[in-house]
Amino acid sequence: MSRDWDAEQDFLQAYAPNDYPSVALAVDLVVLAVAEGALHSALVHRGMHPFMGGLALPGGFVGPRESTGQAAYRELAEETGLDLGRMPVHVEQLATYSDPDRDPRMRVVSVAHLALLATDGRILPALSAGSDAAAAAWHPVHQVLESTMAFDHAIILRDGLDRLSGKMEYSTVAAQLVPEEFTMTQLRTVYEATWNTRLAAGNFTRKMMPHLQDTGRKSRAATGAPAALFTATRSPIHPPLTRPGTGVEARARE
Amino acid sequence: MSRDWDAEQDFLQAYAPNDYPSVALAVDLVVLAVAEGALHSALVHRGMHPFMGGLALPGGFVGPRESTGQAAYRELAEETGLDLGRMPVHVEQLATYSDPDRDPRMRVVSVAHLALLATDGRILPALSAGSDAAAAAWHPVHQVLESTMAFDHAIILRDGLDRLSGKMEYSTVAAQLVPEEFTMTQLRTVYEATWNTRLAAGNFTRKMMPHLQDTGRKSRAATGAPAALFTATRSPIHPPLTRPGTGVEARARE
DNA sequence: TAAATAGTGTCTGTAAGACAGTATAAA
DNA sequence: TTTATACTGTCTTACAGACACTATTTA
Repeated sequence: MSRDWDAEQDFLQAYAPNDYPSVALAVDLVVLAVAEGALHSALVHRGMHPFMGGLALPGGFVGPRESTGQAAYRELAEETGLDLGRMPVHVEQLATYSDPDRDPRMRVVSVAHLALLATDGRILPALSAGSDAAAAAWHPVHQVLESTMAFDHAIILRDGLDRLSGKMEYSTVAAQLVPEEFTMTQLRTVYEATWNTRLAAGNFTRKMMPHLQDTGRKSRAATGAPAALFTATRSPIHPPLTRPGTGVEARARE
Repeated sequence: MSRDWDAEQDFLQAYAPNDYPSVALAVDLVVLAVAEGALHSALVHRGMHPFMGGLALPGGFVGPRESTGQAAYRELAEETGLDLGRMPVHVEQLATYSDPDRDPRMRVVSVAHLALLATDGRILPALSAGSDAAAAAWHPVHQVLESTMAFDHAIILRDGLDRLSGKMEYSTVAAQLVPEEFTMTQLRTVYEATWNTRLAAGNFTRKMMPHLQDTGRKSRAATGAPAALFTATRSPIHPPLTRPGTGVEARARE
């Protein structure tokens, strides 16, 4: 057994490329959640150079036997202190950032990931300092994007927001930002927070309804009529929802 | 001057992380072009183990001072022998593949890119062996996807096709697969080849028209009426085109 | 009852899909 | 003239956006 394995290794070794540069591989995380009608991102204040004091995305290096997806999930737990075992979280790859000078210290290629946390729309998940010293804190995305950030993280955050904004048009990914059972208003709030706009409640309900599963249960709100509780389906939204300001009228104004 | 630079380097060195694994960073290319009504991909036959004789995507390692986008462009020239100076080509990042065992020889993380070449719909760009021995050849995508490929390249090719298929719904990216000036029929052929379906010519013209620029010139075809020549604009297609088989009717059939 | 929210009905305009009909060229 | 292609017109159906209206709860 061991002999075969050794032979196999030797064999592959013989065919391995022998001249290639190596790089440090990292993940950066765009962690998003909705509260108070605004989309928030978990960010850390850098405690050392370069960009000391600047805002940065949480992240870290990829382990020798990890995929980037696994590293993203691990770093999410380590850097935010979130108990992911109890919390539904959606993680997907965003893009890879590889400018040789993006980190002034050395060459770091970073695979950015988007992580969506479920909230009830009122309370953000508590963040605590994990294994690293710097604790993450929530910042409103649309405000943060008007300031500067460390490294190329402002670009990554913008790309993450754009990805989410676009994907919400033709999928039910927004349901990853509310509890498993949610009301139409909770879901609409996610759209409004992400797109930074207002949507007509009645029409939103009608367009979204066919893509959701009605649980038959009702929510008990503080006031107003009780709202139906839905769960998401994987049904693609065809034709997509239209983001105000991107339609024909907007083009005509140009 | 040199003193300052040295001091800066020492300073950054002091703050550099010191414990991280390094990986070999590569690019893989999904090179697409349309001819004879079918979408084709440039693929190489592997000349050595592992996966000897198998079909693989062209690709190679990223240089020490290159971004992945630059490496993709360079490898595209080297592996296909295409004269990119004379040929418009659209390159965009697809996704990063990082399974630790995706290459049995060693750890290679690959950033896949999508490259779209302009054709007149009849003749595929000639491929020649570049610096590497193995020459690339064109293969029909929808057929190749039913066979097996080396490494995880079948997955990458499928992801590339899905990306293009989706993006064509809401953008004029399909125009990257035809000459700068093109007829409505040429563009429609790109959609039909990619989506592997047929589209009604009249309706296609009406829906696409607002997103194209009419040059005023006409094509001289072998037969039939002369067709208007268009150039693309960057106008997003809102609401998007609908791919047959993904609409409401298709969902109702489930 | 008043206030607040949930959800439905209705109207209008736009556009998609189907397809017939017309125009323009080459053989 | 035949054939092939390019384009336009028309009809029907569907649905988005706007918004009024009803229903259901708490204070």
